[in-house]
Amino acid sequence: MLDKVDRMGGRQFSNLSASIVATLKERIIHWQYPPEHRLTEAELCQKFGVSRSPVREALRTLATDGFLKKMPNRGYAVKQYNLREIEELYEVRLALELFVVECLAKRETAKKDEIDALKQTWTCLLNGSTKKDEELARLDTLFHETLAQVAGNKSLLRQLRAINERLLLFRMIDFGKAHRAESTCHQHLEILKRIAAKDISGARRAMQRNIDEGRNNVHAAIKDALARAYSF
Amino acid sequence: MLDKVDRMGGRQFSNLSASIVATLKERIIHWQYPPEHRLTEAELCQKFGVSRSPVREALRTLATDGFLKKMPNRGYAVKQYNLREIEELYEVRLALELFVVECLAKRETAKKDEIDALKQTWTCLLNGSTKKDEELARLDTLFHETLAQVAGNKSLLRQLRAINERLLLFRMIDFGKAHRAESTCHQHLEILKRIAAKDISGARRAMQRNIDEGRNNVHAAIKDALARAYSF
DNA sequence: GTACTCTAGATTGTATACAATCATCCTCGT
DNA sequence: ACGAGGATGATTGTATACAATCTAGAGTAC
Repeated sequence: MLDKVDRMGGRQFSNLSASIVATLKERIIHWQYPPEHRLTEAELCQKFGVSRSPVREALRTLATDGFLKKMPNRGYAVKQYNLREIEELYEVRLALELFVVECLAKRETAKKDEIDALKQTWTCLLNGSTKKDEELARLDTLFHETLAQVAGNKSLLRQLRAINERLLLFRMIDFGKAHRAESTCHQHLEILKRIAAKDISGARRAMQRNIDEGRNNVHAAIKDALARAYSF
Repeated sequence: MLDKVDRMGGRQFSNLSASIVATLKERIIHWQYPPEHRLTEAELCQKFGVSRSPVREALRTLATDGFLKKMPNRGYAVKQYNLREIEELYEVRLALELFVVECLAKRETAKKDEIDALKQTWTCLLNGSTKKDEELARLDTLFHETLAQVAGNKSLLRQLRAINERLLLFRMIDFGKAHRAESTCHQHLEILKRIAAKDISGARRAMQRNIDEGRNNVHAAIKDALARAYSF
């Protein structure tokens, strides 16, 4: 039994299916499987040392979450996203987040403390405290999800999280590149300022700039990666 | 075997799980189960005459789609949405659809034929041809999903469809009420006109009015239904 | 060389058995 | 009357077996 726990990285889950989902998701996000890599029930059963039932459930979950694609009678494969599909995910994210800032800018400043906490975090980050790339990405995601949470729409927050989780896959490519964290800080503070000033269209523009920059970075990184992949 | 096919309403699916999902979804949408009605694997196995495996998959799918909620160790139950949650779904829909019309109004009028087809449909509907309520609702949903399709974002379209499917549950309450289909026609034609005129903010406003009206109708119908339910 | 067929293996869908966990109700003591 | 605690049935999680279906590749005819 200890064997299995170890194989799941020591985390505890209520059932095997959940731990398999978590393990595979993490591996996929960290590009430990090449795109289009095939995963079959039997193979995973063997690797995880469990029966088909939990593996089956896990594969189905990952497919509906967009990490795997189901190939009828040929098992599952790690989903390969093309540039267009990534653009589409960014568009959906943009649509949701523009709505969020619009809501926040319209609202009569309840929940001001959470907004203030964000402002403080990103002011600190601007003034020197350098973080490593992955930590910065985590804070960035947290910024956007906090805004959605303050806006108070749980359904929207859930969808945003699902999208961000998938996009994380591509932001990982971008890690280690030269990044201007400063720019992100300014953009985030600008968004907060416009919200506080109840400047709806200004807040929307600031959010759009922020998301567009992230999208462009990922876009460039992917094209780079593809160019390198085909240069051999 | 014929037994099973009959019980599924004569439709054919690739596997039992899919037909159970379809059957239960339809029943839930048509309010054949009261909210909070409990569904257990064993009971459904008996009713459908199948084993637990496909039933289990179906229940899990319906839960992730938002039709059921999972109650740990107490089975599943038909999800009861409160007013706030319905508002949230409408908000997400609004966010996505405002983005869609903005895209369409920005774009250089490719795919004009599909837009024209919509315009024709709703002009016809305005000029007399009365339809019954359910048919009108179907056309209304089709209108919005066609716009999203023309906008060309498959991921967004998928999410919109998922939301509309859930909202259908509440629009069913509204059926049979006195409706001014005329108002819907005008609103839809207005949206199309603003898109054609590349009037972004006008198109957004028109879409917002249209969705708000639908939301208000459902809102009123639910409050009505609740009032009647508690008047005994 | 190409197209066709047939077979072996792979893969999934379904049924079923068993064990573990949890909810519920009953009993008992206070 | 009321709460603690234990028995019982309900419910799920997991393992496994079997059958149906599909894929892929070898082999054969032309």
